[in-house]
Amino acid sequence: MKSAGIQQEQYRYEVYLKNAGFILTRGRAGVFKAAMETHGHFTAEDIVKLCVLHKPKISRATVYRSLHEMMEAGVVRGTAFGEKHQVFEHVYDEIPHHHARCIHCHQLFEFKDKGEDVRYRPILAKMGFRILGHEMHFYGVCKDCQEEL
Amino acid sequence: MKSAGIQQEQYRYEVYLKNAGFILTRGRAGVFKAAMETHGHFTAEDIVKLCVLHKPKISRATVYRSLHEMMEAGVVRGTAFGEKHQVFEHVYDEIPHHHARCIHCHQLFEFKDKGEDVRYRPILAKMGFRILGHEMHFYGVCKDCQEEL
DNA sequence: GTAGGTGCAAACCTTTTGCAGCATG
DNA sequence: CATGCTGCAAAAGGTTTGCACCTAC
Repeated sequence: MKSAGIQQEQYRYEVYLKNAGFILTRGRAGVFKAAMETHGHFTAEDIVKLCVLHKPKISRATVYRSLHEMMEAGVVRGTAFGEKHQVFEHVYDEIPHHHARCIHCHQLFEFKDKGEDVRYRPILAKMGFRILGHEMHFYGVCKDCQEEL
Repeated sequence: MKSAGIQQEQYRYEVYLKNAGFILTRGRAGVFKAAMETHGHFTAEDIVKLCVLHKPKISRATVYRSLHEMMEAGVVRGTAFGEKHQVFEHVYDEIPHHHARCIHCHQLFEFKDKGEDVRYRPILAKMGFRILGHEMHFYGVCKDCQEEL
């Protein structure tokens, strides 16, 4: 499940959808493809914008329904802190990335990390939780806002 | 900014509100108090439920407006991943806590941590970002769901 | 007394759902 | 050919806003 492999095979969404237990349909394939091609974060409406360009178009209802299914299947996940609507990201990033939110200007900064965070693993292992991935959320004040204040 | 201190002084919301640059009003005090007394995560609607009990009641509009202001001031922050509506928590927890979400049953597990995560600090320092706090988001499969699958 | 906070209700935006028709396996 | 996905449009749920009144300083 490495990103390189997925890209080589143009995401092979047929395979991923079937492995996730879905039957392959025009709507799901379109939503899945749009999500995979969107880098970073996206909202449901971002996907709708891409999907209504199809002919015939993929409807808003299908986009929402498919995104739900893809969350169930673990293909995308919700990742927001502060927004009033849901924000997603797909899970096929090669390197885990982390977030830092400025509490003043609300800008979101991302940074990559090649390592693994080991501190918390024993705690979760004791709880019987199988970790598939992780992400850090920092909050603070960004460079520009420090100068401003 | 220790939780114990705040509780001793019954949150002293007058002081906190004024320090944050607000003038003290009945509405803001009520929203602030409700947020501080709510442990863990809360939605805007949770606060509304508490605030309409006041006589005279604090309206839904005031709750939303005050929560916005309190986010600006860094008194509460948004913290969600997956929900369709905004979820908040106040920032006066004694110990930072972290989250683990099961991608199957969507249950949210929390666990506390006394330590500090130092790995990422240099990266953010290089970006000029002043860190006020952090939180980890793990995603994976919880104990019960592993047995089920 | 004045600037600005509040309540109400309507508007707005995002997400969900019922139903009839259509596509997939 | 049957199951179940899709589009449409309406409804539901959550959040924002305009305006007239009221309150804190």
